[in-house]
Amino acid sequence: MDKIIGDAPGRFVDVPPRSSAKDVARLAGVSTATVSRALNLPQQVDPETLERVRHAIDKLRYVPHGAARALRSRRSQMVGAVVPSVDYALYARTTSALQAVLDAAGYAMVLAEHHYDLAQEVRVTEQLVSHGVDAFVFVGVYHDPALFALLASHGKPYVLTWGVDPMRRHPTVGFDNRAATFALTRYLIELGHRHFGLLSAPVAGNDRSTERGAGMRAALAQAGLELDEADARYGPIDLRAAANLMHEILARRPRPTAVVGTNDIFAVGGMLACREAGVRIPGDLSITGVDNTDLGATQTPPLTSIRTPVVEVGRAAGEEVIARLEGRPGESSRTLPFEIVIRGSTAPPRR
Amino acid sequence: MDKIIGDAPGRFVDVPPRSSAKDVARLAGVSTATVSRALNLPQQVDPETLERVRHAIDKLRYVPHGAARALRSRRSQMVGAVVPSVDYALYARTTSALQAVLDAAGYAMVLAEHHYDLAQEVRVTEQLVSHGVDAFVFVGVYHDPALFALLASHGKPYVLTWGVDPMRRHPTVGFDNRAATFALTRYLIELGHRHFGLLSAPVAGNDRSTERGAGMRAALAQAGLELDEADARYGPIDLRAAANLMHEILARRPRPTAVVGTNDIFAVGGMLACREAGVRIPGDLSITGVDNTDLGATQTPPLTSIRTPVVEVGRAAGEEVIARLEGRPGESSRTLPFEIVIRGSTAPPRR
DNA sequence: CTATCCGATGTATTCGTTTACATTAGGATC
DNA sequence: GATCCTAATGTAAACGAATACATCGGATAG
Repeated sequence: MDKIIGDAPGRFVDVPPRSSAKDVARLAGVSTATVSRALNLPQQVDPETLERVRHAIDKLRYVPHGAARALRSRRSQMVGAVVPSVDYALYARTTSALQAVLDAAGYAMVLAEHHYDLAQEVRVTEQLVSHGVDAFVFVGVYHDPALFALLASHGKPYVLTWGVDPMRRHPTVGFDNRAATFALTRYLIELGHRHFGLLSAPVAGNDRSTERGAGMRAALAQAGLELDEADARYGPIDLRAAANLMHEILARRPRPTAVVGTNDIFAVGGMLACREAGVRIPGDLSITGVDNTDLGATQTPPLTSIRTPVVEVGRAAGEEVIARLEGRPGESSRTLPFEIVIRGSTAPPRR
Repeated sequence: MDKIIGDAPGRFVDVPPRSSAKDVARLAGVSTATVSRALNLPQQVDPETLERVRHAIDKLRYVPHGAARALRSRRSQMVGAVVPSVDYALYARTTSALQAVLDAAGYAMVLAEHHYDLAQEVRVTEQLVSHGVDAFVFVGVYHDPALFALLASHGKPYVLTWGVDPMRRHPTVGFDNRAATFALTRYLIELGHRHFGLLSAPVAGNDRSTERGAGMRAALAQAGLELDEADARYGPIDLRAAANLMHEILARRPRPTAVVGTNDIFAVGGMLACREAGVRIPGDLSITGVDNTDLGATQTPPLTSIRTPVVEVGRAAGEEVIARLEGRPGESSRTLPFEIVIRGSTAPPRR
């Protein structure tokens, strides 16, 4: 019977030393090398011996010491996920899918956030490197060059997500953010809109919002239109902040008849402002988001948006990073399809 | 100049060996012991020496080897966060706040999900133990006894969150889920409601939904009322699933005049069903959620809910777990206040 | 002036695995 | 029956930092 001395619940001061491979070896009557092989290369050990070792492991409740293993084998079985923020529900969904894939393959996921600060991203990544993480998944295609230098100098595999790398210089799993807003804007143009507004995250260091803005401008240009920068607003990904920016757009004269949000938070924030200002959607104004969140889909009227394959991205990124860790080549780049979801927040402009 | 040989972007086959404390020691003209002290006990080393060591560290881009450090010092500086799912936005917010606190104190956060399966929770926790995690934060108060046995036998400190431990047997940072729905239900009773419905997550192994259901029943009992189990529905935390359950409740005759959701997802799912069925809120039916999400707050009408202090819980849990890791006592239990947020989804019943 | 102490540093062991290499026994080959 | 191979296992040396203990000046106390 283990004797456990705790000075308070949830805290233990003196604990029986955890059993080591040596203990298992002694009980099973083999060497520690055989214990190690039983764990890592079971097909190389005699079935009968294997059985004895496994029995000893169970009996002693032996749990291998990850740090020792990592030190000697130079692999920690940990993957770092570096995201802007799990607070944005969509990154959380990607992260969750990634976690499931990693977990199934025996990897643990270490999570770090950088809150849209690319220098902070380098710092947290260095933290994770020092914690021994084997490989990385990042959100976004654009990063501080120091990040890639760090990864290269430590030989850490990585995968970028949520975008496509135009130069194909890095392995990327994502979707075409520019094409997404391009499609939405085209649709709005076809409905007859000619005067547009934009609600966006700051573009500095954020390739998702940069690309989404660029897609909108490209569609306008194709139709001989242009976005007046006075009709564009940039701010944090936050409902209330977005609503406040939208009030500024609503005050413009003439007022845009269609507003594109670079994600559903901006669009819904915009809808809130419209409600507050008595502007009717879609009668007075059409509005669109990106990412097709529940938040947008449940509004009155429901939000026209783009379904981005965020879960698939997480899953595929997990597969790619595992492939690289296990020496398999992996695909250099995967671009997943999105889908336009037309709902009630868009209509032809009032004539 | 480092020579880096990569066979493909994002993957490196041969990399210059990373520099070790020995390299730093040589360059600085000291022993490895001094390098170690410069890093961990800087006040014990001569300022001038310290400067030389730091310079060498920068020059060699030395990053300490976490596994080696963990092996020898028996501390990995990693904390495990074991949550049901980051897909539920509120757990993500707690996790994010926790992450920020841990990061600021130099700890990395390892994230694992168990998808509301308590046996799975034990398994992933064991995984994290074997990866060397020093301490844990869990969501919920009720867990498999095997979980606590595992933690005890490895002497790992932990903190439970998102609830209160009635027996005060475990350190807990959270809020009173029962009191939350009690308050809402009382409010509905005061409005004049007498016939209630419930939309809840399955209660097995989920103390949050268990307590939230119990709070509602307690308020009813206090008013001499009772919840007819035929007016209660249980299902996954998912908008569409909740809407389908709500349709069943709407089909009941007589139909409840007020429905309590155990969180905002259930409540908003319920609102969707009402829209589909042409049932007016709050005219025909009042509905309430818990957790005060953006999702609920932006509905038409906006959802009456309870603001649970999920961010504060994450922050406080981080502080508690760090205190325990650093040998400070920490408070045994912290119960944070919630706040009822009355909006347009509730009104007196039609007479 | 000597004994004592203290701050700064070095020496050498240790943490618990993995793994290169050595060893052994038995079977196949000629 | 000697030789070679192979499968199964053991032996022992890493991996890279933390740390107990030893050492060495120089300051302080008596």
